[in-house]
Amino acid sequence: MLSKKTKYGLKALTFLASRKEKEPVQIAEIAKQENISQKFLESILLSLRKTGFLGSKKGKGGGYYLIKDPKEVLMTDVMRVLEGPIAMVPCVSLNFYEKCDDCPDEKSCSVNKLMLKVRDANLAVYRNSTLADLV
Amino acid sequence: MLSKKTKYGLKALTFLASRKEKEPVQIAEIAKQENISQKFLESILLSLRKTGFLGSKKGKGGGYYLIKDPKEVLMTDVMRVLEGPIAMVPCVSLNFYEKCDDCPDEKSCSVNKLMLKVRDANLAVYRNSTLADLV
DNA sequence: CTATTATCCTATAGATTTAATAGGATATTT
DNA sequence: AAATATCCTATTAAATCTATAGGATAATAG
Repeated sequence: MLSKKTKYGLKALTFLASRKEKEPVQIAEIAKQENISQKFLESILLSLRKTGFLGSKKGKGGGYYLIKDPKEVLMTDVMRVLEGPIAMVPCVSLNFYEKCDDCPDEKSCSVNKLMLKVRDANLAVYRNSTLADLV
Repeated sequence: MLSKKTKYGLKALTFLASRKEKEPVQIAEIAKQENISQKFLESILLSLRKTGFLGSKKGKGGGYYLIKDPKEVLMTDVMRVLEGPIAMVPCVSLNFYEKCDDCPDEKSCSVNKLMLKVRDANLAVYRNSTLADLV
């Protein structure tokens, strides 16, 4: 299941991308338009800023704005920041690989086998999607 | 992230599928071979029996066995029973559809748009995989 | 018939993760 | 100096997942 954090993050990014103007948008406005708890959204936008997707400005007229062109924002990167690993098990993860402690041999593991296919399928989708495609 | 329930369930199913003999296998043996908590596995096998994947026999010489030929067991069905909906959001789910309460219009929702693609990609994998492919 | 074996079933405890809130600090503009 | 809006950490609340407990039921063996 997609977490609310990811859902809200995607909605906020899309909201910002849909604005032609480059002016900062306040958290309060995004929260209201997208039906999101403002405080929760605040923490999400903060993490998107710290990971280089958003810029921010304080004080009156401040808010958040996209740093890159939506066409340049890959969903693989967005999803990894918001939702975490794209793989459903660590043993097939490209960026967060970890050996399963219960599994003696990955090559002969049925779960590994299936989840490898799932990972590839998901990666294909995310790699072919940019923020611009969501607007 | 894949739940342990699903992981263990898949391993147990594969274990049973890999046995040529049709004789029942005891929970204890599967648990030991696959490094799974026996009691937890017990509840998982129970649900797989109730959903028609496994048969069981009580008493000495009892245990669980596959009902269908592994080639006939589709991963879509297995995953839905073990992990739940394949879709990451209810609004793109085929079997568990539900409207998002915060979203006024699905057609213009960016999350819906992206998750529809993800669902299709995952479905394609699961529909093309049977239990026999995991052995 | 009785002892043994193994599943059946419900309930619950424990652990982890997710979602949301609180409250003040910091920086910017007017 | 006042108002505005992000920044940041901590904490609470809720939900979900994982695991365990303990007895009931049914089948087999002797």
